[in-house]
Amino acid sequence: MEKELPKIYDPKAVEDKIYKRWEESGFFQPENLKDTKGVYCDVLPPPNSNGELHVGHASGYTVMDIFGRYNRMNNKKTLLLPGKDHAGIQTQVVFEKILENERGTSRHELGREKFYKESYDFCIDRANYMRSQEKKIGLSADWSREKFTLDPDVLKIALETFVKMEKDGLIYKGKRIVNWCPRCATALADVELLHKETPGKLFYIKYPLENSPEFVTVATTRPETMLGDSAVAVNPEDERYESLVGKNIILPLQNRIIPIIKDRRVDKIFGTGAVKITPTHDPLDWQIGKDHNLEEIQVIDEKATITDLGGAYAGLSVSEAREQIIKDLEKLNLLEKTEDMTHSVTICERCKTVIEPLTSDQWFINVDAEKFSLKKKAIAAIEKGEIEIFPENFKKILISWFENLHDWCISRQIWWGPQFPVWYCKNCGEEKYIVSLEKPAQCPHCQGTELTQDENTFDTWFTSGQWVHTTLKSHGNDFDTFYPSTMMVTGRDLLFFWASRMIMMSLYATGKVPFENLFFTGLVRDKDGHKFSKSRGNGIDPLLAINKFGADALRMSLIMDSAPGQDSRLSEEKIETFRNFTNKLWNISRYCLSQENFKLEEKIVKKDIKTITDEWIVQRVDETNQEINNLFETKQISLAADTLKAFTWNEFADWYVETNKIEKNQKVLGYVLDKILKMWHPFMPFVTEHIWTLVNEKNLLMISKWPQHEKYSHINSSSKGPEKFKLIQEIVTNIRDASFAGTNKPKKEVTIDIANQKQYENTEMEKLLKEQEHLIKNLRTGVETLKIVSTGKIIKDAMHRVVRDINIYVAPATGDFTGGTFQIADGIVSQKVIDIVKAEKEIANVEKYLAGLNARLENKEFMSKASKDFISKIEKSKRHNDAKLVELKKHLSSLK
RNA sequence: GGUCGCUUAGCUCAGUUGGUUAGAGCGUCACAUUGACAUUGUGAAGGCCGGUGGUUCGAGUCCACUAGUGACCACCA
Repeated sequence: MEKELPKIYDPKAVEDKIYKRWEESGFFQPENLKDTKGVYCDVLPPPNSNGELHVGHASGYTVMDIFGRYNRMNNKKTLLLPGKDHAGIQTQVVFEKILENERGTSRHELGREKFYKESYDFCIDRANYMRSQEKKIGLSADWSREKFTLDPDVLKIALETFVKMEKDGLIYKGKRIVNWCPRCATALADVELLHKETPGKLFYIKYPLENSPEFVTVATTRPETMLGDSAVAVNPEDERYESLVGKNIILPLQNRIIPIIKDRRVDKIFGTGAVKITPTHDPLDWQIGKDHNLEEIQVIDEKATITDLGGAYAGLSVSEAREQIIKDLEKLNLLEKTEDMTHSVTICERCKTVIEPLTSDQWFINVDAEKFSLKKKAIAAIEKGEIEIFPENFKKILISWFENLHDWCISRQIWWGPQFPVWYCKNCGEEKYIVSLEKPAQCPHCQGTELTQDENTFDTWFTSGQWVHTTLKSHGNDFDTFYPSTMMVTGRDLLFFWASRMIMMSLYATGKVPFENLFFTGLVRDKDGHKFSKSRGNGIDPLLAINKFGADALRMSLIMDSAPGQDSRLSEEKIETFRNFTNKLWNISRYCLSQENFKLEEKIVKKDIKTITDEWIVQRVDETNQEINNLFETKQISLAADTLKAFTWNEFADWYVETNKIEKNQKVLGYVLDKILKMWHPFMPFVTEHIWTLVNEKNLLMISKWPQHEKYSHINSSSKGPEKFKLIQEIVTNIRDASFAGTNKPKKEVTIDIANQKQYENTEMEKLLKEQEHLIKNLRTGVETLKIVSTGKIIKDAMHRVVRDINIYVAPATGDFTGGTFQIADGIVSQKVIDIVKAEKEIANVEKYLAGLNARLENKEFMSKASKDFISKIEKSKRHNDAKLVELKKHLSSLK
């Protein structure tokens, strides 16, 4: 292999080509994989198809792709199923803004049908762009199976679930208090709201008693709702109001007679202890109203203006009405006082408009129905461990969320999304609705033919909550092959929105959990821990990052130093360090490829292993292989990458490649590189595939077999090669450390005294050191002459190190080092002094450590209770450190 | 008010059945560079693992309490 390879790896030049090769190979499609054993399926979370990918998506996709590629290489029939979500309200908000800003029009001007069609085209357009971004990240998904939540086949299956639920009595329609967004003109689920602490005022209003000059004072932050009051409530245990309960009040401004009632839910401490009850415009009041049979008077409409029932205030906006009412109350001398307070205002998660609670006709799912309790089934499945959750503690959070789950409002009044498969007959009215996927030819009750469809659209999570089975069911027999899927990776911010609903909905629709593993990623934050946001302008565009540093570097920076469910930080500097690592791997490979007759070797045999260095690296690569496999099985990919990086850089590159320059062995080099490339492939698919291609043009690394560790079968266990190499490593490190580290000049004269070593027979040790002399000299130690002696005598004017009972003396071999004193940097420093300080420090360390060991060995309880293995370790360590201490002390006194 | 995190080197973070002297990256300091790699190499400095108490022969790791910090849920008339 004599190719001239560039010194610097250029991701831009190769990534697109590699992706194209993967795609054209057909191996993203599971049916093209040969000799598979077992199945791996990850139905990817569909991003909202109304924008572009951000680093959060990139982070999720990286995790999904790592697991996907690992399993594909492990012979699993692997499917990563991509898709896009129509994202009801969010897309409608985004697209309405575009209409307004770019075309100066609105959805009302377009009309429902046209708006729907244009929204659809917009989503498809965005989806196409986003798909190209997903490919840039290296996602090995089967694009031939890509789905959209509004694809007719996918949607049909989702709507069938609604039909089934209706039949099973899980669906009901009713007038309920809902969270109404006046801007979006739709009801919202609790989970679609945000609460914002806002400064406001608390108004104390005097309500006159009927036939009495007295007043009851109520406190409210929303005086405009008083127009719809049906009662004043007090706590039954509130002595102040005991005598008033049962009496009536003349509601000011409206002059309506309303009762004073008692209810336990009233807080005695807050305000005056008396609270006005407006059942149509407050969730708690609605509950109280139901229980006390109070009148429901809707005074605020769906545009947040006062209705005709609001009397004189009809037509005013909520804020105008508030202002006017306060003025009027002041005139009537009914405003007792006003207090400043901070209270939490509920706003729309998507458009940040203040929510008006109001009663409205909506469709609900009973989450605790008799025939099938969605929440109980979900809790049972989780408790039985049918889904393994990472991190584990999210299990508790999820269960307690299910326990407190209220009925789910699934109808939205927006235009963008699937309409309810519900039909009304003109004659029979809305009471007798008909549930049917197709428009019925005639009304089953009266045979009338004038049928209209319910105008409501589904909550986005109703369809996306069924994503796993609707996508699989709409492609051949994928459902039978892949369901339940193996893995779901999603952001921890979607725990309640999506993960929870998938579990409920899939259990209902299929009787099984949707996935066996549920893996949460944290939020990706910026360098300072802030969320990425457009307004902050702190975003890292994944495409720009890929362009600058390469997809592999971005992938690595997104998964390293992170734990499931835990937020992580991303910065350009972090991506840069992994770009550097990518380049390191490239250069390691470049060195290998420059060797004569270099080939990647999947297997080696005993005779290929020639030196103790070979034995060591072969053992270490197998150990690393085993560790990585274990970490993958326990989903600890960050640790796996970390372990692999340490091995690749600190052992393979820094030691084996260095020794390989001194004693060539292409076989072992090829063997280790083969394993490393395979193990790195899930993390850094592009650079590994590119290197692979340079050596092996026929097969793709992507579908090569994942290495299984060899249990060191090719190492002769009696030779102790790995252990011996580690000793040489220590000797080399200590010689480097003993003076001018890493320099070749000045030259050193090194004496290794083995008189006191107890590790091997002296002859064996001497043989080892003589055999490895070339390494000790050439591994950047600057050793000119190496003497191996067995005298036990201190050598003066030399720097001394003790390595496992072996004494090493490093002395100058040239005139530059006269008298053990020489120049460092710009000051005159005595190397002897440095050495003394160092020796003293080391002695102190060893003594301290020995004290700890002795304390244990003298402790009867320790000796009787600790494991034998551990005790013998301690004993061994004591012997070693005792000897070391003796040597160090001897040497220190000779220095002085 | 409830739940769940987090607190380990200057910074960002790993550390999964408790086990010898706690790790990485970045940053800092010193030195090196015809070398696969200046996107590099060799070294160094830097920690009472938030605090207190407990369990244990042994605690960064388990338990209790506590402080700081963050997220989520609920309530907020």
